[in-house]
Amino acid sequence: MKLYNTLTRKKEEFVPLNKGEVTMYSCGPTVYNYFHIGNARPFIVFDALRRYLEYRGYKVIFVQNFTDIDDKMIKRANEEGTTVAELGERFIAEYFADADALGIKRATHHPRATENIDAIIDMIKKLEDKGYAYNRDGDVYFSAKKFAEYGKLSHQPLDELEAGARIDVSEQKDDDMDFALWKKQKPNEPAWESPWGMGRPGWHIECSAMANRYLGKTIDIHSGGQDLIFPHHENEIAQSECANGAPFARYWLHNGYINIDNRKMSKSLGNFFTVRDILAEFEPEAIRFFMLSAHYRSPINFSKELMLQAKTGLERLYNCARNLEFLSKQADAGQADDTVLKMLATYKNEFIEAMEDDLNTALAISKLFDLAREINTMVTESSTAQTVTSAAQALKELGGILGILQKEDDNSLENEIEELIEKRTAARKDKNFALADEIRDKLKSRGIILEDTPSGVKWRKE
RNA sequence: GGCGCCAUAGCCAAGUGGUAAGGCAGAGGCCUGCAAAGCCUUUAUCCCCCGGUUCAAAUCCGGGUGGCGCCUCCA
Repeated sequence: MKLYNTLTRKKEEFVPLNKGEVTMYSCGPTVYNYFHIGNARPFIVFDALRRYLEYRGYKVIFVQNFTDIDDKMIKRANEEGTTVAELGERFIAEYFADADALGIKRATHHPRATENIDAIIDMIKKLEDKGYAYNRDGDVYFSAKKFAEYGKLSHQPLDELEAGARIDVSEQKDDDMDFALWKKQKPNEPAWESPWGMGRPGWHIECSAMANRYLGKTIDIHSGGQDLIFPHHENEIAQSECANGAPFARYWLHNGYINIDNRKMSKSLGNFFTVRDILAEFEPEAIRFFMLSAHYRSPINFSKELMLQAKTGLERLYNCARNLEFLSKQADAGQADDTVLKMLATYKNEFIEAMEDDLNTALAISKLFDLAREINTMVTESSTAQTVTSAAQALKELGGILGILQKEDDNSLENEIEELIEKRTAARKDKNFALADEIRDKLKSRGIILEDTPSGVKWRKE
C-alpha cells in the first residue's frame, strides 16, 4: 500500500517495521467537551486505515491517547466548578458514546496522560540527563536547537520558525523555540510529584511518553490533523528521538481540515457542530460516508445539504443490500453464477486497488456504486441462493472496511406490518386500488415504504 | 516574511502525460394499476486565466487570478 508521508512529502510504499504487524499512534481528544465534526474526521479516516490494514491481514496495535490534563481542562473544570479528574472521566465516557455510535473501533490502548505521569517523568529525566532539557525553577523546557533535525516534519528552517514565533509570556526560556516539558504547579492546579517539584506535564511530552510505553521507540504510523504538524508533532519527534536515540515514527499521516459552509469552524461564527448534535439528525453511517467520500488529505466542506447528499448516496447502496436480503429469502439452492462471481471479484479488486493508493476512499466508494449497479442488473429473482449470498457478502465485506453497510434491518414491527401488507395485497387482487393506496399511504406516514416486486411486496423503513 | 495546500458539470468528487470515473440533483424512456426501488439514455467539445514543453496536458514548467492552512498548545 502507498501512503503519503508528511516527513518525506512523498507517497511511499508502506512496509511495517515488523512483518505482519503495524504499530499506529493517533493523537486523541482533549476531554473537556464533546468532540466536534472536525475532530471526527481523523477518528473516522484513520479508523478506516486501521480497518483496511486489518483486512489485509496485519495485526494492528493502535494507540489513541486522552489528554486529560492541560490548560483547557483546568479552565473548563473551574468554570463548571468541578475537578479536572471528574471532567476527564465524564468526557471520556462521552467520547466513547459518540465514537462507538460512529462505528469507530476502539483502540488497542486508550492511555490517559494522568495515568502515565511516571513514564512522562522518566522521559523528561532522560532528556535532562542527555542535556536536551533545562530546569527553570520548577518549569522544565526542551532546547529545540539542540536537536539538529528540529523542523524536519514541518519543513521549516529554524530561523524562519523563530522569526515567526509569537511573543511568549514566558521569559524564562532560553530560546523562543523551546517548549515546556513540565509545568510548575500554580495555585489550585492538579499536580504530581517530580524531581523538579510539584507540577504537571506539558502537552507534547505525553504523546512521546505513551507512544514509547505502549508501542516502543519506533512506531510505524503516526497520524493526526494537519494543524498538529507544527508544533505538536515536530516536538514529539524532537522529544522521542533525543530521548530514545531512534527514529520516532516512520510514516506521518495528516488529514485535511473541515470547513463549515466554506468557513472555518469557530464558536464565534456560530458554526460549531459537535458530533452529538449531528447524530441527532443523521445516521452515524451517513457521517462516515460523508467523511470518506473525499480523499482524507483534501479539505472538505460540511453542511446540511452535503450531509443530505451523502445520506441519499448511502441509501442507494443500502437499497441494493436490502434487495439481496429480500431475494435470499426466496431463492432456490443451486450453484453460484460464475459470471456474477467474476464480476464481484473484479470490483473487489478495484476497490482494494483504490485503497492501496494512499487510502483513496473516494474512489473506493465509487467502486461500491459500480458494484451495486452490476448486482442490481445481474442478480435477480431467478438467481440461486448462493449467487445472492455471494453478492450480499461482497457488499458487506467491502462496506465493512469503510465501516458502512453494517446496519441490520429493524424488524420489530414486522407482524403488524405484514398483516397490513396482506390486506393490501388482497385489495389489489380485487382491484380495490383505493384501499390499497390508503394502506400504503398509512404505512408511509409511519415511515414504512412499500415496494411491489414481481415476487412479492418488499418493505423498508424510511 | 517563511512553509504549504486547493481551483474539474447545478452540487459533491476521482483522475496527475494519451484524449473527462462515480454519487446527488435535473430530463426522457423501460418496468408498475399507480407508486417505490431498479435499469437504460441524457447532462463538462472540456478541467480558473495566459504563455511554454510535447506527436499528445485537466495532468509537466513559468506567470497570473481567486480561495485556504500552518508559523507554540486548534483535528
